[in-house]
Amino acid sequence: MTKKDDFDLHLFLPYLLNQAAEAASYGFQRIYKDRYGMLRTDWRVLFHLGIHGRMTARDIGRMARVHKTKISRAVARLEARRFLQREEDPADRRIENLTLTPAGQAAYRDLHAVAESYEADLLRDLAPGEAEVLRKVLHRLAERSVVTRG
Amino acid sequence: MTKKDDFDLHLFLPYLLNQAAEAASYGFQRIYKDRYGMLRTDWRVLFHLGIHGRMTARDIGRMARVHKTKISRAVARLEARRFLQREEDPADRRIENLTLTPAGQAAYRDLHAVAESYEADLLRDLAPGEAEVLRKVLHRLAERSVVTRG
DNA sequence: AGTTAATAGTTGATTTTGTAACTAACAATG
DNA sequence: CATTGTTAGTTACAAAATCAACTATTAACT
Repeated sequence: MTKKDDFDLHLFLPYLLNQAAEAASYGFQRIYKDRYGMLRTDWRVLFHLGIHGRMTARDIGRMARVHKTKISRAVARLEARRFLQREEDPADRRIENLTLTPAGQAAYRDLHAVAESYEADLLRDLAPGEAEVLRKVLHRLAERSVVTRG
Repeated sequence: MTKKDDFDLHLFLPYLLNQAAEAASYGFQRIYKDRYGMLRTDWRVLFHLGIHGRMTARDIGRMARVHKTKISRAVARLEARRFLQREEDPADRRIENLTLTPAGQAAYRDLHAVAESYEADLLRDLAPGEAEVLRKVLHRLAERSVVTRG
């Protein structure tokens, strides 16, 4: 295992970002998975509805940058667990307006609280200025490559 | 779609990290996928071997923090494409020493060059100090939660 | 109006991942 | 030196992600 090349993979941004993202998601994932049997897209949909109150699948997909089939299946799972309900839009019958049921709202409130304290815990290791820079830069990266993506 | 709750999902670190990681990986992914038909674990294994020269699956898995079944499958794919070869370890027959074939080395050199310029492109938007802080903080986050993970 | 294009969302087939069980080889202990 | 435990790696099956094709509905154009 002698070093043949001095490229440091652990400094390569896509790799490093992925390691950090995975590590940072892990603890939160365990909670929404163990406590509610949710998948990643599920909690994201739940949060979007919890935050915004009433949305269509299409809008959630655009906001969260998630493909519509993933949204469709997440919505189906959340509906099966009685966490959300669909209402046909009277003006456009292709559209379904989604809202959380009381059970869904309760799950959202619970996970929202978890998210807040989980994040506080993550930030504990960071100097105050670092968190700002981190968020700003991550946001720029996330936005940036969207253009490239189309 | 009225706002009911002022929690900002896009500032929530696991979410934001994931968006940034996905966006930052996308362009590079397209290249190793389109050009070599590789999957994420494939290029990582390729890079580990390209950098370190000779490793076992076990060591790659530990270094890259990837489960052994994923490594096993990536190695099988890379072997099928004649990018790497296995040698049984004379001292311990459970172990297979992996090395890149000339074709594998060529692919590594190509993707390595792509990675360098791709990263330079990613960093173009960042102020010089920001890149340092970013790497440092990401590294800390990546390390940190490993402890939590066990 | 009638045809064509576009949009919202679902479904099905294929690929990839995750989990657990497995084989083969080595190590440690009595 | 036999049994028990560990480790490296593979395989099988289930869960999930991806991609393309599909239905239903609305919008646009002639």
